[in-house]
Amino acid sequence: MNKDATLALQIDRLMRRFHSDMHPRAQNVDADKVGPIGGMILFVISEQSPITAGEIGTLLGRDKSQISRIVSLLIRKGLIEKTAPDGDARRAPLRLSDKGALQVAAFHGALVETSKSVLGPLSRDERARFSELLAKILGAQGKTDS
Amino acid sequence: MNKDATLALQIDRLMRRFHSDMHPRAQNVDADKVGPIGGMILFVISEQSPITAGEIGTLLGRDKSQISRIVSLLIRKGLIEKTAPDGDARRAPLRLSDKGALQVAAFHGALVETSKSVLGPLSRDERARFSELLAKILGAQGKTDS
DNA sequence: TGAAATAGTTGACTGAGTCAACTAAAGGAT
DNA sequence: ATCCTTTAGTTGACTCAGTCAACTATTTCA
Repeated sequence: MNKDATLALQIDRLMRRFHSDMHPRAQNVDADKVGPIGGMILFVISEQSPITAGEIGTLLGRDKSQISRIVSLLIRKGLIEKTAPDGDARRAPLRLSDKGALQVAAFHGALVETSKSVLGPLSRDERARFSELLAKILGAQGKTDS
Repeated sequence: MNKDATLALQIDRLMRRFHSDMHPRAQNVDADKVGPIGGMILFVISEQSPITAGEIGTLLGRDKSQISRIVSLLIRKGLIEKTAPDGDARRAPLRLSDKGALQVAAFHGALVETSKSVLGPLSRDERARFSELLAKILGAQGKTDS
């Protein structure tokens, strides 16, 4: 088969593998039912805070409407809070609450286990190389903080 | 941040990048509205035929119920056909119709363009290396035909 | 000050994915 | 041969992800 097509299927399979390994672990830990994207949003905020919904959307590559709804949920559940606006009243910078920080730690544990499970076949060096290649792919069009 | 967690976000971003690049291309080409998974199923059948719904589910890492429904749709649209059972009447081996083969070719074109676009930042060697690493990760627990 | 751009919210919709219950056929054991 | 178990596939009900368009409020700039 064509190489490019193979690669696309491989990426999809990797994503599915990750997803199905993470799913049961996350459910055990997701006390407030915020879902996978909710978890990722918490994660992003734990790294960079305060951060606006728009910035989160860019980092995660999701539509602002999706982010908006989940952010509302996270606020309702008391996991994050709006902070005082930074001079632009349209923007609503967000930060974790204490409860949110605990939840991030729980998700993080599940994520590390899943990563170890999925990437088990790779050596330490290979994982680093894999991550570098990913960074190079992603860095070209949408840099994260890295 | 923790390395494993970074990797998880990277994989998610890669998937999203692929998805959003592929989305508009696929819509231009998806004459029968079979969707991304429908396209992948056609692809898998184009590689290995005849193949049963169960085998497709394993290859794509999807639930059999999901495959079942989309396979019904693909049959209804005339893109694939059931072939004579191979001695086990529970199994329904599938193959592409002529129309299905044309559709696969169209999807393939879109997929190649998306792959080139997304993986543009990598050199030829790096792409090969990336694909090898993916194969090693996936090969350990669920080999494809590779 | 009025027009365009930006951040975020909301509604409506499609599709992906999960889980459980079900039918029908196959295989294995007594 | 008949029961029991396993396997392939179907169907129903449901939740969440994702897209698109319309809207409000605020800022920016001509």
